[in-house]
Formats: sequence, C-alpha cells, structure tokens
Amino acid sequence: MENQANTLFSSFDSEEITFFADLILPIPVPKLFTYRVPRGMADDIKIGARVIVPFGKKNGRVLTAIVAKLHNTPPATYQARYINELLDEIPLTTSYQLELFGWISEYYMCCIGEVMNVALPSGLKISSQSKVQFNPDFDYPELLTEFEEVLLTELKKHSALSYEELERLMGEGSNAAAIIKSLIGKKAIIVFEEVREKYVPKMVRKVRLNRNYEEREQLLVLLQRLEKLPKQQEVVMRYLSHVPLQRTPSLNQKGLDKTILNQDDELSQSSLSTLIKNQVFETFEIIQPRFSDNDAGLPQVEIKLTDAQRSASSQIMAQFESQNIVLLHGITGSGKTEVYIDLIQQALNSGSQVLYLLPEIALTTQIVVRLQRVFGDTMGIYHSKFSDNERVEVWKGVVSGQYQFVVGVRSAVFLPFDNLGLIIVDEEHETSYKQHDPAPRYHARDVAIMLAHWQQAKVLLGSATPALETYYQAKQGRYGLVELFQRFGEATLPNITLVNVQQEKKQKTMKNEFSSALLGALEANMERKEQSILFQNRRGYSPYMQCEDCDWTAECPNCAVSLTYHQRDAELRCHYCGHKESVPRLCPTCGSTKVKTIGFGTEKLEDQLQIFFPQSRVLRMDLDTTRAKNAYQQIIQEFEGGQVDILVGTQMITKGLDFDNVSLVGIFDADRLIHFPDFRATERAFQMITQVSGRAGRRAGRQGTVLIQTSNPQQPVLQKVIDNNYKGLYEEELKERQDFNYPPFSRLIKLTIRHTDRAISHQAAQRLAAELTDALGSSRVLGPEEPLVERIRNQFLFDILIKIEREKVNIKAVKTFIQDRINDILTDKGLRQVSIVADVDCL
DNA sequence: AGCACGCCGACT
DNA sequence: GTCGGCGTGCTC
Repeated sequence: MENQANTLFSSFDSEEITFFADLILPIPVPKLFTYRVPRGMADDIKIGARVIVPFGKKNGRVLTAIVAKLHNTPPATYQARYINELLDEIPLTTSYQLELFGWISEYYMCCIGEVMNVALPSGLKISSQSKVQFNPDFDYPELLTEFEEVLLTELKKHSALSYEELERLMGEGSNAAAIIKSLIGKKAIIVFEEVREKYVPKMVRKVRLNRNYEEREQLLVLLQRLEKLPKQQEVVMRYLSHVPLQRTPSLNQKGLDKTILNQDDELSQSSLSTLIKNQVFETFEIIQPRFSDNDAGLPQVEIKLTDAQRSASSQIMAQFESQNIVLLHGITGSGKTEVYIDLIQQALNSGSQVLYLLPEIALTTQIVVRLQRVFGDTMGIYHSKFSDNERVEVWKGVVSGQYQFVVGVRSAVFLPFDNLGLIIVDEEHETSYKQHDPAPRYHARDVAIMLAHWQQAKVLLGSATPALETYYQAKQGRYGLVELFQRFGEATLPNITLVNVQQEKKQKTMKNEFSSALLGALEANMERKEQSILFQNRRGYSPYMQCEDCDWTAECPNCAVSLTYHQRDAELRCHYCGHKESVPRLCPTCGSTKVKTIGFGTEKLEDQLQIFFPQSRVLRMDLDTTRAKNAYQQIIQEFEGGQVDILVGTQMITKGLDFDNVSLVGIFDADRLIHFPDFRATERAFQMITQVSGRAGRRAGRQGTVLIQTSNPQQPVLQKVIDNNYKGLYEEELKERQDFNYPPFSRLIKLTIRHTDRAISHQAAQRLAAELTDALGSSRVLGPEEPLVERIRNQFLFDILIKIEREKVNIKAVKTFIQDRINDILTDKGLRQVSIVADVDCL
C-alpha cells in the first residue's frame, strides 16, 4: 500500500518537476546555497542570471545572487526557500565567468561569494531599503502613545514610507526609529524591504518636429504661419540648422537635445513650450549611453609602424602559431603601444574580442585618447575612477557586443567576455595587478592567462622590465619571447650617472638633500626650458619626528610605526591606519624645544626646490595630491602643458607616463629601494629605477640624463641599471632564487595571523606553523615571524610563509590541507577569534 | 558579512 | 532589578 502511494507520488512529481537552483551569494561562506525556483520562473531562469533571494532569519533581508546550477534534487536536510525574483532574462554573466569564479576561489583560497563581490560592479547588485506600511488588520487592541498616533496618521496618508522619510515628517530629534520599533511590537505597522536596481540609465530629453511637418510643403506653410511670431520662428529655424531634414528627413526622428534649443534665453524657452503645446514639436526621452559624447570629435588616425615595430608585431603573430603566451620585452620608449594597436586591430578584424589591461596609474587620458583615435566608440573603458553606472554600461556593452574591445584595470578581467581572441597585459611586472586587501587576492595577469586559456585566446605580456617569473617562463620555452631593443624614432636611452652622496657630504657640497651635481643639472635643464622629474619613493615631509635631547620619536598609538610629518596640513600622520595628530612644539617627554624632523619625503623636496629655484614651477604627484577625482589628469595635463619645470613624485610617476619634453630624471635615496628587506628588493629596485629613468629623453633631439643619488655607487644592481643590463640582473637573481627556493622555483603562500592580544596571536601562529611543518617539512615552512610592522590598528601580526616547489606536488591538496589546519584553529575555543588570511602567490 | 540569540556589568 | 556589551553560531 505504502509503496504504491510512493510510486504514485513520484510519478506525479516527475511530471511537475520541482526546480532547484544552486546560487552564488555575495557573502564569505564557502558554499553555494540551494533555493527553490517558483513555477512561473522555471521556463525563464538560466545559469548566469541574477536573482533576488531572501536570506537569513530576519525576514526582509534580501541579496542578489547568481544562478550557478539548475537541478531537481531537493536538499536532504533542510527546506529550501523560494527565489523572490529573476532579474535577467538574458544572463549577465557567462559560463566562462562562472568557471573563472570557481577557479579563483579555489586557487586563491577564498569564497566564491567574495569573488562575486569584487567581480560585479555594485550597480549590478540590487539595493534594498526598509519601508514601513500601516497594517490594515490592526484594530487598536492596545493603547497608543501620542507620538505613535501621530506616526500612524502620517503612515495612513501614504502607501509606504522609508525610515528617513518618517524621520523627516516627524521632525528633527523625534526618535522615529524607536516609535517604529514599538509599533512593530504592537503589530500596528509592517516593515518590508523595497528592492530596486541601483543602475539608472542616463535619460536625455529631446524634441523633434511633428511628423506632419517633415514634408517640405507643410514645413513652408508652418514657417509662413510663424512669420508673425518671430521668436517661435527663430526656434524652428534653429532646430532646422541643427537637423537638416531637407537633405535627410529621417534625421528628424532622432530629434535634438532640448538644451540645445533653449540654450540662452528664457524667451526661447517659452516659445518652445508654446510650440510643443501647439504640437509643432513633440518631446521624448531616450537612454543616452554615458560614453557616447566623449569620443565623437576625435579624428580617426591611422597608425604607422616603424620597421622595428612591424617586425616585432609579425614576430609576435608568428610565435602565436605555436605559443599561447608571448612576452614582448621592449625597452622604455620603444613604442610598444603601436605594436599593441596593430595586434588589437588584427584580432578585432578576425571577429574576436580584445582585452587590454593596464595598471591603474598608466590608464590616464594619455593612453586612452591615443586608443580612442584608432578605435572610436567600439572601445570600452573600465576604470576604478569611473562611476558605478558607467561600469555597468561597459559590462552590458560587452554582453550586447557593443564593446568588442575594452581597455581597463585589474578588475576588467571579470567582464563578461565570451569570445576573446587576445589579451594584452601591459607593464606586466607591475605589482598593482595583485589585489591586496579584500579577498580574492588575485593577480590579474595570472587570471588573464586562465581566462585566455578557456577561450582559446592569445596573451601578450609587455614590459621593459619583466617580472622574473615571466622571463623565466619565456626562457624555459613555455612563453614566446620577442624583443624590441630600439627606442622609437631617433631617441636613444638616457645617460645614467651615479652621484656619490657620501663624498659630496664630505666635501660639503650637498645642499640639504640635493647634490651639487643634481642642482647643477636641474638649473641647466631649466635654462634650456626642458622639464625634469624627481623621484623619491616616500610621501609626506619627513618620515620621523624626533627629540634631539631624549630618545622620543613620534609613534602611532595603534601601529608599530613612526608618524610621518606632513607640513602642508601641519600634522603627524600614520600611513597604516590613518591616525592623525597635531605637531608637538615641545618634546612630550622632556619638554625640550629641539624637536626635529629626520629623513625626507616628496613634500620636503618640493619645499626645498622652491628655496633653491624661487622662479621655478614645481608640481608634486603622490597619494596626497591625487586624492581628488581628477587630480591625476590635472597634474599630468599641467605638466604636459609645459608651464611646469619640475615634477616631484613617488612611484606613481614611474608608471608608463609619456612626456615629450622631459630630459632630466633625478632619483633620491636609491639605497633605500635596494636594501628593502625582501627577497624581491633587487628586482624591484631595478624595475623602479629603470622605469623612472625611462621617462627621460623619449623624443628625438637630445639624449636624456638620469642622476641617481646613492651612498654606495659600488652596488652591482646600479651598474646593471646604467648598462640597461636586464639579462645580467636576471641571471644573477635567478641563482639566488634557486639557492633559497624562491619563485620562480616555488610557489609562495603567506598566512597572516592577527589578534588584538599578542599572546593569542602568537599562540595561534605557532600552532599553525607547527602543524604545517609537521606535514610539509621544515624546508617548506618559514616562521611564524613578526612582520616589519608587527602591529597595525592594534592588531598583532604574525606571518607564516609556505614555499611549495612547482614540480611534482599536488598544490591543490596542499591548499586544502592548509585550509583544514586554519579551520581547526578557528574552531578552537581559545583561538577562534584570531583572523587568519591566506595570500596565494603573495608579492 | 550581517544578524539573532545568549549570558555578565553600570544604571534608571 | 533592567539595558546593552560583544562572544557564538547560522544562514539554503
């Protein structure tokens, strides 16, 4: 009997299939969540579409999720909830992206929801707002306070109100939130979540002539009728001057921006309204793409390659026959961009999509304008300085096919491409391709390589100073290698000279931070009306403030670092947590007046330049001067304009900037770059110094000059910079890396353990390190070790570094093992409040 | 992540 | 005696 019933029911079920969807939710929980698909949604729901789901105990909390899987297996241990709403008929994410999300979460040891969170522009995640409504079933079983009555009366006047609206209606300080709370308790009101898309298309109001007047005779009649109304006639004439519908009548349907017609005076505005009222004109609204205007006026330019560039381009194409990844090693100023453009055009002509990745700072108008001249509005731009609405438009433009080509930063690897033919990673060695703080801690170059792999696209990595790892792959034959060792046009590489600061100090020829050699060169350069760039990789005025009489140094109360003195704002600042305090006039411990600044940053250099060269114009470019939205652009444009003599900056001036008139580069404190306590310090120093030097003498004319101030000119890396000897540096570094089993011979995973109590942090780190050493061996596990800055925001840090060789090890299994050990610790009673972060392929 | 539930200090 | 602190556990 029972059996029969079951069969009956299951056959019944199979006809009315119940659908379930496994969803990616934007939360840091390492799994998918299963929801029921409402019957009416079953036909339309697709993998990759966004849905809205209720989540958590509190009824009303909703999240935007992505459909990862559709099936009909009910979950065994719980009752699945229903999906609320389907947002996309056409999925906004491709199957490639879902595969990519999965790969990233596995490889970089994070949750898939965290990947979704950084991948989707927040405009594609819906926002929900709590709204309050009068409960129609409420029949006053309880007494209400006076305030509650007032609020209820307000609510009855409206269908629903938000907390903010109620607050406003009730008056300032009315404590509406508390009243709402008590009314909820009395069941007098209902709270619900109103969900809406954040993305709002930009609408433009347009006008066009009524259809009747599109014909010539009718139009003449109209104009005649308006003879006596000159103002109205003028408006019509103005419209006709913008829309020549005599020649092309179809133009009328596109209409004209309303603002163009009533630009100047109020009279024409009222005339226009009259004309609209009399149905001569009609108004309508259209969606205006946010990018459409930007490039309208740019003339299309054809790119001509030099022989060297043409040869590089065809070598790359030839290598793509047998390699999926090619490294273009081209010296600074060799004109790699033209080679890229040539390859991009070829890829686009073959009908596939192209992605061009650049580090944030290099993605200025300089490069964008150049590309727009060639590709016009088929090119999308994906930049973190763009608004969310703009990013959603690029996203949708990629889905719709409007943008076959996108130039963008790190996060552009998450765009919904489905037919990539070519990915270019420019300035491939740039560390800003690695995301540091929120998970996923991904490297855009490596993600790009995976993305290309799935879509059978080719990858071109470009750099004047390739990452050691990349060059190694090329040397091993796993990547192709093409070299471009000739500067563009007549230009030659700059002449690099070392300036011995120790010696000048002895001879007393230093003026503050400036050697006489550098001052002389700056002066001569200004006389020639040529521009100079000065590089010091430290912002602020000085990194220390110290008392000469006692040992007191200004320190951050929350972090284990000294405070940096910022003269412009007359304050001491912590560069780790943002703590600020005023500058003490007297030493806080001994009361001495001899409180001095020690060391120098960009601000101090800027200051001293004004003293040495009062006539000169100096600009500073660092984090502090580029906070504002368009600050980069402004500084770069101003410097390009030529009214500025000297640009002082931190590493952000090293990245791909291209100025015609710069012939001198000065580098301060090269020693600090070289002696940074990190196994990559030499490589970094070489890259940084070579890159800044490359800003000099980029156009034919005079050879550029680079002066490097150092206390020890004997350091081998400096000689290699002078000789532009990348290969020498590579050989030497590689030996070191092999001896100590660092990348490219191993993969690194850094675990950072954090807690407000140093003892607990240390205990957790030690236990974790011990367990890992046990399983992996002591040669693979380093630490725990206190990092250089051992306390940040009052959290005590410990690092464990894991080195796993590249060959013959199941790295996936190792990661799983590490994650399991981390989870063990996080479930331990005494240690569970520690935070442990894994950084795979840490830099 | 957010949110609720739950057990211990300073307050009407 | 309560309001609220944040430790703990869960979310389909």
